[in-house]
Amino acid sequence: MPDSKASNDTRERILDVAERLFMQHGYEATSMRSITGAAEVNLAAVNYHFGSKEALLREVFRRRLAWLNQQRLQALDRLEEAAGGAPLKPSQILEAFFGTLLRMGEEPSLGGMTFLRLLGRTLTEPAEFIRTFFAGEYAEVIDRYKLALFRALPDVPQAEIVWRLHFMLGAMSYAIAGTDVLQVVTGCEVGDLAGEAAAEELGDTALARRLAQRLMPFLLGGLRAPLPRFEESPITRAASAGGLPTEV
Amino acid sequence: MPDSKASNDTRERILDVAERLFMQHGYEATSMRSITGAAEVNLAAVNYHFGSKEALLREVFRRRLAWLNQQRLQALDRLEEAAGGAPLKPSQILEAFFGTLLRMGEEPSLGGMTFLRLLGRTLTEPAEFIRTFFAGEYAEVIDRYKLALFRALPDVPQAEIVWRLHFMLGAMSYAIAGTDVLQVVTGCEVGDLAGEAAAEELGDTALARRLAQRLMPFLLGGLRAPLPRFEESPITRAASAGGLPTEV
DNA sequence: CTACAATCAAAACGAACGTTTGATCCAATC
DNA sequence: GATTGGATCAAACGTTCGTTTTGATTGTAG
Repeated sequence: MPDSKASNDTRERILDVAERLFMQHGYEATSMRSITGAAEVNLAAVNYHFGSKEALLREVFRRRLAWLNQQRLQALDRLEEAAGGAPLKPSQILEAFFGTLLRMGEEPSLGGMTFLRLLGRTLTEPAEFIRTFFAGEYAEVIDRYKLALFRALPDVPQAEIVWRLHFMLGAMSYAIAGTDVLQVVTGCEVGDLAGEAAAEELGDTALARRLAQRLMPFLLGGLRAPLPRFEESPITRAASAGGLPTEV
Repeated sequence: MPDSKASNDTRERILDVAERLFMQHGYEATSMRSITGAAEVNLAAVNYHFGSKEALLREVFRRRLAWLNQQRLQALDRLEEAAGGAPLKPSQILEAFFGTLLRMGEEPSLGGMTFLRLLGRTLTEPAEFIRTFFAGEYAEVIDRYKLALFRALPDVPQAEIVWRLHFMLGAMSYAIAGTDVLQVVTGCEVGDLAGEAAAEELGDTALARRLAQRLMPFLLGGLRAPLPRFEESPITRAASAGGLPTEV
């Protein structure tokens, strides 16, 4: 098959450009013409190689998420094997899940911060086809990590763990998506607070490393926070209002 | 002036419908025709009353954010007056900032969960006019609360506080935006875990209350988490690597 | 040489988009 | 009762969208 090289070049160039433009402007606001124009390929090339604009977006994510979620599953496998049946530590689980992702931000060949920002912004897109796609891509990973957290925190109600997993996903997504919005919302560049050397426009890989360094303690602190008091239960609930063990 | 009633009816009906549709489908994917159609007004009414689609979105947010951020500032004023010059507790600050917002979700006349979801989803939209608009609307509030946190946590580097404020905003935004996506990502309804009575489709006000109950402890835990170890500082940093005080 | 997948330029498609126009309505003003 | 001016209306404006088609050209594998 003459599928050797030119084809892959066009395909990957389209994917790279689409990844960047979808991140910069969002899915709806990015036109096929702007993609093919920036990629210097024919307008018909997208429909030829991918079939449609929706399928293009799916493929942009699939090529990254397939690798990412496989790494996440392998990381969890290794941890559980090393633990030999004992529950993992929450910090290990978070490191495997979020660390694997954040390390992609340091590696341009894996999409770098461009893909991370795209992912963070797209996770909140309301389009139906996007959400069903993510549901399928994430189902196995989320399930495995959810169960690992259940075992790691046996005294925490499982519903609470699911809520906090959701909070952690949000903190990470938003933090990543907003790394170039932060100064807009907060009115100042992060770097120039507290006397940090700020003038340097942080490189993407440096930014990813700094983000991971800051994010992981925050997530761990939130995950291990004391349980909320159940002030008003619609139905008198079973007594599970004990505090969360602080040692982890 | 014959500005009596029909005009305000049309204006507010447009705003209400736009709020809901922008939330459900996003800004770009919501057409003027779908808005005016659902609001049962003429297609030209939006441009007549607001000038453009962009101005409509801004007005949708302005009528809610003006009230919200005024409440936030007043809440902070009251706290600081009661403290009489002493630093506030972080839990008070978070309650004033996030509690004020989350209470909007319980009050349909203030937009309810519809507005909260819209807000959470729109905060990550890349469109320039949206980001500059939010920057202006939030500037004063963010600045005031940032300073309050600086005073409340004098031993924490200010840059770290800004990062964590960003993380908290993200956890909240995403948690709100995703309250109808949660079962997609996690593969299960939150309610039916841990033996909670789940069958009932949670009403929006009940959902808002439950969300606040779960979110606040998580945010506090994250905010007060131990400081990260500075593994690799580009410039050898002043010694501020001490643990965060646990009592708040 | 032949065959076939990949790429191209160009044009067109129908549909949907945000916006504008000019007429019409109607209550308030003089 | 005529006039004014804001509110509403039907209709059309010009543009852009995603997609498809046509026909020619390339480079490589059999």
